[in-house]
Amino acid sequence: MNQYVCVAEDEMEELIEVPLEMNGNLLLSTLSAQFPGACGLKYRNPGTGAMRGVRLVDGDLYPPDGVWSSSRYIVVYPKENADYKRKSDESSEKPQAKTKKVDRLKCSDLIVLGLPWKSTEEDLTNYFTKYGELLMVQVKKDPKSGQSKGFGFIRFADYESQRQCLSQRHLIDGRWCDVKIPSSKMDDSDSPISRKLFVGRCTEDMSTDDIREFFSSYGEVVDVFIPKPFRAFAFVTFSDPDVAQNLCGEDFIIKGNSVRCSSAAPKGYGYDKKGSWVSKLGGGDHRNSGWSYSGSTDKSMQGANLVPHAAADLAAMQFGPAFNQAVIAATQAALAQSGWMSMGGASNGQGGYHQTRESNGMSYAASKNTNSYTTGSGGYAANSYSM
DNA sequence: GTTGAGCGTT
Repeated sequence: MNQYVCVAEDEMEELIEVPLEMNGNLLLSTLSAQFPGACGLKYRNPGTGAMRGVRLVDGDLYPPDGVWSSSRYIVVYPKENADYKRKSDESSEKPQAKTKKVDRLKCSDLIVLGLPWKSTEEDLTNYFTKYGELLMVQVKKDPKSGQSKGFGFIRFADYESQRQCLSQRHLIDGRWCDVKIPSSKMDDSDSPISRKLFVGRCTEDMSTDDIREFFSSYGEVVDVFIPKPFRAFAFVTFSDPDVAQNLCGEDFIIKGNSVRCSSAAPKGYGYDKKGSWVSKLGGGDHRNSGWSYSGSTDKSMQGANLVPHAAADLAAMQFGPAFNQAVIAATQAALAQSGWMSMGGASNGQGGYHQTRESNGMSYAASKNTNSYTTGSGGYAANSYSM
């Protein structure tokens, strides 16, 4: 009886023997270890000349008619799904508000931990390309020395590539490396209803035009704002709030860099998985306190950004009356905790806002004590942007 | 020139 079964990419390729389990089944995971991305097996039926599929139940591949023949089995890969490919199509030439549907099975950036110090982006590309098309490869380095920090980020075009890559460890240049979903991604659920999008991890070579052009394929962009001095993020305002909402939590690649879109609201606030507005603050970390509006140059945007209680009202409308009480309550709790209530109630929107923003700007400057971005926080607190 | 758990210049 066979303990191995012969498998190949196709009828021409070299055979690889993959081991069977004690029960005679072949585990899909065993197959995937040799053929990343595989989702099944097939074989040529000599009788009909047709290809025949191998039964797959819960990750177990069953021998056809109870026995694995000594002949060749062929790996089956998922059908290419064009929808997985995130590319601006030709039909979106016009900057009309065309909300791009966000795939449920979307790729995200993946962190690669434990890289050899010597590994380059090219090395990573060479290694990971076996899982599928790569859209982005980065090795994080010390800016001065250029020395690798021993980790990097990759991004696949297809979700199946990502899934496969995440499912195993990787021997890269003699070291075992882990690929994970970055924890910096948080839970992707922070999003007050706004037309404005926060775009993080911008690089200095991205111009407002670059950013505008990129996001125009998702909807009409009415404003792009890049804080000066450079602070590695930007704000993009769409004419349609739905566009901003849909992009929220997404990562995109602009000029070879992965940028992260999130709510233009401050960190530490958001909706939880149940749709409730919550404060995620631990307390005491001023860097994560308050609102991080840098404002917009677009005067027509006045009033478009929302203070929390207004956002909660909108959320309540959007999520339905069932959430109303919980949303309001959570909002008030968040307000009280953050100092929004300190001016005598959330209804005092303007006064509370300016007071809070200013003190927030100062605490931001005080706590961001080491890096060069601190210089920006002076303007941050002093600037009198309108909401 | 060294290192080896983490998280991308909000």
